[in-house]
Parts: sequence; structure tokens; C-alpha cells
Amino acid sequence: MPIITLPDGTELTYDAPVTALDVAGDIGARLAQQALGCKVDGVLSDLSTELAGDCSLSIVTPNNREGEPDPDALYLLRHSCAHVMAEAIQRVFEGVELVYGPPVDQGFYYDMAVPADRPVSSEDFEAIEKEMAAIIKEDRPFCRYEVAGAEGIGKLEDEGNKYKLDNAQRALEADSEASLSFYATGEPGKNWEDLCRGPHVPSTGRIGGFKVMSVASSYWHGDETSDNLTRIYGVAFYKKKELNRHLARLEEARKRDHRVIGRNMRLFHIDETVGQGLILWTPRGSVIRQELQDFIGEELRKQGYSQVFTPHIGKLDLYRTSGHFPYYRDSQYPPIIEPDALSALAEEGCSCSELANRLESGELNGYLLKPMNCPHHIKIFDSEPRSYKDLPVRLAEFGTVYRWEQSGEISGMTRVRGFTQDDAHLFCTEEQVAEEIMGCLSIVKTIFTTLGMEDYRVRVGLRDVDSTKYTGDASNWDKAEEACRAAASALDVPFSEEPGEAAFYGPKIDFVVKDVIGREWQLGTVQVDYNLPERFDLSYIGSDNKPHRPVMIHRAPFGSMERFVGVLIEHFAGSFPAWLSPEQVRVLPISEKSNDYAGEVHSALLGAGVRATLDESDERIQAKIKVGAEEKVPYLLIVGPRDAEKREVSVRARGIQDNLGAMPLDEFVEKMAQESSDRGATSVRSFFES
RNA sequence: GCCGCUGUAGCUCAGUCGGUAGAGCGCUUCCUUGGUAAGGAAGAGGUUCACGGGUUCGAUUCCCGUCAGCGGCUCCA
Repeated sequence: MPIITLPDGTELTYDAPVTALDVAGDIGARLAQQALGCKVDGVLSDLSTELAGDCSLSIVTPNNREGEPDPDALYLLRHSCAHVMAEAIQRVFEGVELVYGPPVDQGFYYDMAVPADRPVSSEDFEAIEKEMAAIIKEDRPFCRYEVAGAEGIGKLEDEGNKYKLDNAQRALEADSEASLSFYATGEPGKNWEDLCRGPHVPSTGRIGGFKVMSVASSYWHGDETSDNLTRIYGVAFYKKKELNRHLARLEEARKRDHRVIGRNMRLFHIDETVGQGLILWTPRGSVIRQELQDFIGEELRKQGYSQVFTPHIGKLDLYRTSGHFPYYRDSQYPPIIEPDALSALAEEGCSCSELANRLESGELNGYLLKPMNCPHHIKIFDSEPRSYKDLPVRLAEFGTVYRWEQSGEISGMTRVRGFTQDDAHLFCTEEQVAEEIMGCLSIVKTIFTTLGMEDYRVRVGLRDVDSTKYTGDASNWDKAEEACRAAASALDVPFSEEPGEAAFYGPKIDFVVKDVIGREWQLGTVQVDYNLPERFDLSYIGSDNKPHRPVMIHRAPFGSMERFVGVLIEHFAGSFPAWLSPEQVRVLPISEKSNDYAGEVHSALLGAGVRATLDESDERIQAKIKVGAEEKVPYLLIVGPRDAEKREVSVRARGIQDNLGAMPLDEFVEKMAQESSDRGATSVRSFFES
């Protein structure tokens, strides 16, 4: 006698087991018709799931109350579409073995092993889509059937697909009592089927809009030494219209892409003759970076940080001590060897592998482009005796570091080989750790708030309790983890605790944002470190007149200037607030006759430290406005004879169709300078709006 | 690094089934002196189609390699 509780609290009582579809039908015929799946006690399930006992049930329909696609519905739909795609691909291609095909954030993919002589390329998408359309048109039901573990294994062994067999074995390892489920697209034994946990939508016909998006490679189990697989991405929606909207959104997002805007607005340049992943900051982009650095510099001074400068390279031994070399050797530019040593090696005919050995063993020294700033900062800390009264010592530097990222991984400003961290290292006592973390986070919060970046995620990386890979003693770890947790809570934004995500030397707090394509990037980070003070044998004299080991905190609220500005370009879609804009004001004389007055306006602005330009081209004012608006200049000042006579300027603000009206020149200059110096808290346009 | 795709003027892109290349925007000059989202005209610009080989009478086009970009994978201090 199952009692089924609906989301609104209604209880339905049945004499015998029913399916979720039956229940949906009892609620309403239309609901049953629309239903794609259900949630039984919160677990997403097939609509055909039999409900034998008491449970809570909600029916999953394509759209939520707001009319937006329901995430659970999309999950079901996309998972189902992955099956449809896999079947289609197996029809188009001979000898394709399926591996794994889950739904993901932006759609779904299917990993498969394809014969080496017939790779899948984007030219095949049309044929695949055609087959998919046929399968969808047939509107075949997704039929689940279960077999006992051993029987399922036997069946998969007969079929001879090692990947699916492996999937099944893994499932049974997790729960040896479990049965294995298969989904046939149609009639089991007759139609195409796949080992699959489910759940799925009732039938293929529910997929209204779909598209094969891209092809990529992946590794089996994500292991690069394992088989190379072909991954095909697709996306599916309940309605064709939703698919089109999705595709249009992707198109829009591409316009916000920092690589596109960066080139159009001349913010940075990457030149292959300089090197892959090496950013050249152009004058306009440099303005943005400098403003941000000034901003953060002020915050640091408020918090008692000391500015330092250190060189871009250091001796190899330094990084042997820190552990960066050879532990991270594969992700560094190779060492620089001293000229004399190099000639000597050449003379004795030293081989490359011998060279590598000697570098590794320490027999041969050299220099390394610094992969991190901490060793240099540590040496500054250690350059004089420290008393507990000196702590915390906070050393800050916009320090440029170099890392040998894999070539395929490099992308715009977000993944580069040379970048400048807004780095700082705090050396403090055990007792000071919690407060210092708090201070670090408050800077991050200030920055994000000022820039209006509300959409970020906080990750607290904790140690894996079982693991032995961590340095430092357990009680310190406990304290540091608790401090991170407390600091993150105090931030007042959602955060997730992620065991096993700590660095080996201490727990950390990361700030993660998404780019326009939906990829996540880590920006700021705060990390507690017990390891480096140990390795460098750092100490301070405590109140007991005995040496003590300080704790280090690494922190970089922006992460790197390159990545941060890249993300910022997308955040603002190029429309930077006036204080960050490379060009804050453009003066547009109506005609040549007003050039003299326009020149005066221009000089007055420059004199007040405003970044202003003057458009003396002989275009008409309409054209000048159009161009100024397109180039996203925050303020356009139109000046003609009328304005000159009254010593006024006619103001146009970015994003507002109409002009705001006239304002005395002196007043505009003053307000503009104000808006710039207080980072947008006041604005010229608000003056007109009030 | 791996898989797939791409590389033609400063930018966006067309084109050549192998016979030495085009548009729009931008740029320069001239006309226009115009009050709020593009007035008009002329011209320059490709060491010849990323680079290096190969096939061919002939390659920007076909093949191979290299470099770079894009989408993923992997990695990420």
C-alpha cells in the first residue's frame, strides 16, 4: 500500500505498486504527457520506475515554473541524446567501441574508441545528425532491464568491449550485490542497447532539438598513458527553439570573449615571434593593469604590507631547496646554464641526457626562470634576524613567474607561460594564522565588490584524512583548516569544502570564476604553508628567547594580472568603469570651428589627470558619436560654438541613447577626476540622473 | 604533449574543381564645416595566400613536416 507524497505535501495512497507515470496520470493527463522522468525520494529516476513502498515523488517536466528548461529534464534529455548519438555513430562508422557517455553542464559527450584509420572529423557531423534525426523520428522507447552482476559481465565479455566490461566491473566493485542495468533504445535484444545506469526520458521522440558540437580527444580514465579515445560533444533540448536560443547565446558569448575584445580594443598582443603564451601589454591594456595594481597596492598599504622587488631568475639550488626543482621540472622552462660551464660541457662532448642528470644531481648548477616568488621572499625574510615582535612580516610584490604550460593548454590571457602574480607572503606565528587569513580574504572581498564581480565560487581545499602525503603535524593542520573554514564563512559567500584538494604543504582557499564559454578559472588563492619554513629552516626569536618556526601564508587575490584582466574584460564585455577605462573621455568638436575650444577642454581634462582624447577628424558629429560609442568610451563630450560661448560641455554617457545635457567645463573636470579617483563610487552621470 | 579543425590585406571574411587574388571595415589624401549612433570622392595596402619541403610544365589550391590559433583531454605551484 504505497503512500506517495507529492512536492506540495499531498499524499496519494495506492493498493498496489504503481509506476511514476501512473501517478503522473492520476495527477493530470497533461502532466503524464509532458513528463520526462521523476525524482523518487530525491533520486532522479525513469518514469517507468515502479513505486512499491512509501516515498516522495516529483515529476520532472521540460520546464520549471519560470518557463526555463528544468536542469533535471535537461540531464535526462541529454543523457538520452548521448545514446541516440552513439547509436547513430555506430551506424555511420564501422568498428566503433563505446566507452562512456554522460551529460555535462553544456550538453553531453560520448567517449569512444574509433579505428585509427578512420578518425571522426567535424565533416562527419552532418551524417551523424541525419541518423540521429531518423532515430528520434522513430520515437523508440528507452527500455531498462537489469541482469545479475555475473550474468551482465558474461554478456559484456561475449560482446568483447573491454571498456564497457571495465565500467561494469567498476560498478560491481563499488557494490558487489548490485545488478547491472542496460537500456535498449526500443526492444531489448532487438534494438540498439547500452550498459547504462540511467535514467532516461521515455522515448527518443522527446528530443526536440539537438546538435553535434565538436570532437576532441580524451584518455581512458583520464590517464594519459592509457588509451586515446575520441570524445564527441553534443547538446540537446526539449524544443528546437531552445536549441536555437542556446546557439545564439554561444554566438553572443563569443563576442564577449577577451581574445576578441582584447584585439579589437587593442588591450594586449600575443606575438608568435615573442613566444606562445607570452603577453605583450599594449598601452591601453597597461592602463587597466596599472589601475588595478594601484588599487591593490593601496589596500596592501592599509593592511601593513611591505613592497619588495626581486629578480626574474634565481639559482637552481634555491629551487632545489624549495622543492620546485626537480619536482615541477616538467612545467618549467629549462635551466639557464652559465657560459663557462656550458663551454666546458661542450668540450667534453656531454650528451643531453648526461646534462639532465647532472642538473638533477646538483653536480651542475645554473639558473631558473622563477616559477614562484616565494623563495625570493623567503630570502628577504631570512636576511635579518626576526623577533616575534616583527611578525607578521608581509612581503608583497607584483612578481612575474614563468611556467612551461603544455602547448595545447595555452589560451589567450587566461592560460599563459609568463604571468605576474599580485603575490605576497606572510610570515607569522601559529597564533596569527587565523587573523592573517581573514585579512587576506577581506582584500579579495574588497576587490570583487568594487569590480561588481559577484559570481564567484570559493573552494576550501582540505587534506585527505587518510593520506600521508602532507607535511606538518596534524594539530597544526587542524588549526589551519579550521581557520580557513572560519575565514571562508565570514566572507558571506557560498563555499565548498573539498577534502583532498589541499596543497601538500597546507590547506588553501581558492576563488573560482567562469568565463563566457562556461570554463572555470581559478583566480585568487590563499594558502597556508608549513613546508617552506621547514625547508629553508626559517626562524624567529620568541618571547621565551628561543627560536621558533614561523608559518607562511601565500596569497594572491587576483591570481595573476593576465588571467584576472582576461576575466575582467569578459565580465565588463569591454565596457570598463571609467576608473579602469584606458580612454575615459573623448572630446568631439562639432566642426573645425570648435577645435580651439575642444583643445582647451582636452587640456583641462589632461591637466586634472583624466585620460582624455580629442577627435579632430573632419567627420560629422553623428559619425564621431557612433565610433565613440562603439569603442566603449565612458564619456563623450560634444562641444560646439554654443558650448564654447558658455564654457560648457555637452555630455554623453556610455550605454545611454540620449545626451545627458550640458555642464560647466570646470564642473565636469572636477567630477570626472573624482569618479576616477574614488573608483566609480560617484559618477558624472549620476549627477545628471539626480 | 594528445585528438579534431583552422591559418588569404591592420580587422572580418570571400575565392581559386592546380594557371601567380577580391569585398567590407580601417588607413591616407581631397571635398564637405555639419549640434547627438557612419556625408562624398580618390588612393595606398598582400615581399602572392603562416613557414619549410615534396608532387607538377605550373601550387595559395594536392601531399608531408614545422609553427601558431580554436575546441576538448591531460596537467596545474
